Amino acid sequence: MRGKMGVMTTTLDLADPPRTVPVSAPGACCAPLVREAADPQAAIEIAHVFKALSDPTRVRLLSIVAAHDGGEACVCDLTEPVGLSQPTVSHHLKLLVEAGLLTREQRGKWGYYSVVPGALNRLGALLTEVTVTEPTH
Amino acid sequence: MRGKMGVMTTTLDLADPPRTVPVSAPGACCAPLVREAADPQAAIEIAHVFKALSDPTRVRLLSIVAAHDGGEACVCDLTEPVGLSQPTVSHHLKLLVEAGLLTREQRGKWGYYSVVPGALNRLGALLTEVTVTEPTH
DNA sequence: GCAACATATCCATACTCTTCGATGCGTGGC
DNA sequence: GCCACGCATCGAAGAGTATGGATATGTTGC
Repeated sequence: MRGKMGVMTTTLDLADPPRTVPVSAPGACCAPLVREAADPQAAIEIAHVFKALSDPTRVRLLSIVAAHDGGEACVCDLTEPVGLSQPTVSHHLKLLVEAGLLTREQRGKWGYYSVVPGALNRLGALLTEVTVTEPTH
Repeated sequence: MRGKMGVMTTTLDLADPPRTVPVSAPGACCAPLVREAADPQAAIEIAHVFKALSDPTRVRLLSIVAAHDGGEACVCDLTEPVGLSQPTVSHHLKLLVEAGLLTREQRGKWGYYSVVPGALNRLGALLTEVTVTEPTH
């Protein structure tokens, strides 16, 4: 009964390559919020991404990863700055990955997290009325 | 006994005129997340605003208000589109106001909600790496 | 003042989220 | 093969959140 929140990954299409199948059509997500009233489905997808940023710990984790040397960091780099246990940090990172904001790459013993290119810019464009030009990418 | 409004309103300084005193210094909020690791206090303030957008209902409410005629709407305009009871809608609107995303103005019998000018742009600028130029206000 | 109306607040219920200890899984070194 | 290490997952406790019915507050008109 409790759907157990299966593998509901990125619903909002923030990532360039959708590694997992989105639950809904990715086209229904991109008009700025102030332009027209978001339909229920789009609102669910948008809220899902914002929910990933609704916790101070995850904001810090995302920020630390983004500002980290090379734009990536492993869990071992993150537990100490946020002062939480390793399982908790892993849990938060998983939510950020599911929201399409981070990616995980395994290299040897360590798993490295990095910010999905363009994801934050796209999310920011949802909030702003102007079109944001992406810098590097 | 009803002086409830004085509780933790806008912690992130999104509004131009701070109607209520922010809990913390407003200067600690504005470096893009990808530039440098957000300090714990800033992360709390940022997460507080994103939490207001972490519910599909609130995303829709904000969007409906922003896209509504004149950029404002009363509760009576909002209960039907989201399909929730009036107390629930009022509750969500209160959260959006406390997050500094909406303002409330009483005119006659009705209370009108409107989007705080620049709030969304400022929030979006937190996510993007470029400086967002605000359109003509 | 009183009735009608729009909205906010209070309260209870059900649900979701955060957190950590315990444990499982994969990798690398011996 | 076996152990050490990094990390993900599981399970459970406590805290937080969404929702709506009942009710209080404030406004308008009589």
